[in-house]
Amino acid sequence: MKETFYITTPIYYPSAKLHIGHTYCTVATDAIARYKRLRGYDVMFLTGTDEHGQKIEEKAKEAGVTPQQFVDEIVTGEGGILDLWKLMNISNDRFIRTTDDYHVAAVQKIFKKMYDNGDIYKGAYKGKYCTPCESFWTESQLVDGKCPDCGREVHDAEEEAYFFRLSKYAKPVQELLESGTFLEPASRVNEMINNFIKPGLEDLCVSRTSFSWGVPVDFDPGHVVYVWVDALFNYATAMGYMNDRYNDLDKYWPNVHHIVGKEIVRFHSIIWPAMLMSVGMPMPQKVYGHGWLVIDGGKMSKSKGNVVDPYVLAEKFGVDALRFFLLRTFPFGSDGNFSNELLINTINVDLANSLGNLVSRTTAMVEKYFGGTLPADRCHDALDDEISAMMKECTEKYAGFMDAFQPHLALEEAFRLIGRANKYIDESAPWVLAKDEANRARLATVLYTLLEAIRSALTMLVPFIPESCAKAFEQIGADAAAQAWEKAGEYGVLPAEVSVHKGETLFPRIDAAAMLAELEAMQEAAKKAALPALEVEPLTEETIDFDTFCKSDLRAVKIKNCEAVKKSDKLLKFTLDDGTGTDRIILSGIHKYYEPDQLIGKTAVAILNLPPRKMMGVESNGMLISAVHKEKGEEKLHLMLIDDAVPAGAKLC
RNA sequence: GGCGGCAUAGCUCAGUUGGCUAGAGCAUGCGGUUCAUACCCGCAGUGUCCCCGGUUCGAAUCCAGGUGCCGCUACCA
Repeated sequence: MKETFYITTPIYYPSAKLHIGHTYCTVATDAIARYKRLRGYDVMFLTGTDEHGQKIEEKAKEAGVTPQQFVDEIVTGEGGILDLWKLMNISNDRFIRTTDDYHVAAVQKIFKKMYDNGDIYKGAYKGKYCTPCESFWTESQLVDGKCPDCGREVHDAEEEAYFFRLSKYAKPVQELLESGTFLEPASRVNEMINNFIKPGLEDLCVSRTSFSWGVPVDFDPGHVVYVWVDALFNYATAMGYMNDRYNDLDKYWPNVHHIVGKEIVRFHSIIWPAMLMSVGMPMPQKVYGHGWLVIDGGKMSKSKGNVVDPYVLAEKFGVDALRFFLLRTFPFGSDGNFSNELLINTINVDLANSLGNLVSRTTAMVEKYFGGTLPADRCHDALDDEISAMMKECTEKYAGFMDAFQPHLALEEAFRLIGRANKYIDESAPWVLAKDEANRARLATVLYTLLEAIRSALTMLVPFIPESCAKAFEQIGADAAAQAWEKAGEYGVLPAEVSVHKGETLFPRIDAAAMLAELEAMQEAAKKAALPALEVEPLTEETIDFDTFCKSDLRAVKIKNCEAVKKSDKLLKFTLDDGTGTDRIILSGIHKYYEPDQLIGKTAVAILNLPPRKMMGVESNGMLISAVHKEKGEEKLHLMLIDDAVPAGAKLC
């Protein structure tokens, strides 16, 4: 029986269109999956979408559709995620959506199972509660300390919630991480242990009542299963764990390989193993955390307006060229600096000049000198042995790198061979041989050796640029048998009297200057469209009565002193004269916008009758009023400063 | 602030457990070639290995301190 190989991408969150980073991860996983198939493994390649949660619920509400309609559009709609993977030629065997019936039912069983074995227990979740909205918020979700939905007061509250005993598994998880190859690259192991395990793992809140778009806890109405159990278990339910939809768990588990971005390494290397231990499943083989594509050293983000759209690049450069670029250029384990220049340069140098031109000049010579079909007579020399030895060496090293999830190093081997072949043409100068009929056998041998080197290189490239390789194989006269991996490092596989078919140009050279200008114009336009020049928060529709307003004690205050709060990046501590004669201390998180010196002596506006609140150990008595808006997506803040003629304590009404 | 990562040629990066004049690709300059997609081949460079100490016969590599960039995370009433 064939050996199995199960590989996964993360399931992506369809709250917006996917960008080049998602494409990078999926293309890399696809290349590895294709390589393993080429090597004869029984491969299972899974990708999918994680469709539940509050954010989707909100986005759907904004769009005026149901959450299911919302995700359906992004996942299955035109230009959606399925279309993107189809376009990128992704060879996944399965696609799981966490809204699939079988997954939902399975998650309920899993949750129950962990509850029954005591690893999930009911406890209290502490947070900020907004009564009118019936919503819990975390401290960081609050907007100016108020409910982000309605802007009203929130208060400390407790809510029933289910917790997973993550703490119980701290030791075995640490042992798993330290044991060797489970988590790669190795540098991530320290990060996980120092950052999360050593400070102590806390039990994990695995249910919510603050939103309903999720898998209901079937034995406790009102609770929905939170992302951890719901999303992570997709890797198992998609193989049939706790459901009858599929039946492949025994076959593919535990030879599982999770390819994930570095931002979710923590979930996959700590929480996921702990939950698997809880349900008694064996550990996956490997979690590989790849790097990010960054732009000018920084993260891609919508607010920066530098999100790269894979559709645009695929259309401009071709799917294979894009796939190739992503995996050829960036070391898989670390971040890579994306730029259009680099993309164009890589396509021109590797694909057009080195590979495309090699195929083109070789097939052209076979046609020119032999009418397209080589004669069988041969005349070998040492140079041919060198090429054939290199075919063997490069394919072997390539395999080692692919097995170690190092696609960029594997590709280097393919291009070492291609470079050697180009040099071989110079060394053997076929155009000189062609001048003398006596050299016919030698000339045919040279061209045959070239075709063999190309065949070998193409076999290595198939997982990366499948479409182009199919065309190129056809051009050099390689049939299916000649494309087999087992033949990749062998010399003498093509028939002696091989026929070539010089076809269309595989990779046209790109006019870099023109293309860059075009892309820049497009990105500039997209950026402008995406980011309004000026944004202010929509007006609150709800009215308040006059009495409510009058309860707010707004006063003019003089800033007597202002200093940064120690150990805080954002907080400034204000000492204020509020007219009472007693100094008032107010903290405000505006250090990003002001230095203390700028504000001392100014007259500001504060609301004084808010309950005191401690931040960073200092008590704040009130809030300074600021004006906020957004420019090009960037938050701007102006502290309200009024005429210094206004005395301290003057009432604003 | 806490934790972590990174810093090497103009650019993107390699440099394994400390060891010969610090490397590759791209870009640049010069030469060659004409089969080919203005392509290919050869040659030539250039470095304060972020800074400052220390360990050592010897440090890009190890240790202490500093600077800069990046990420995660905490406090923005």
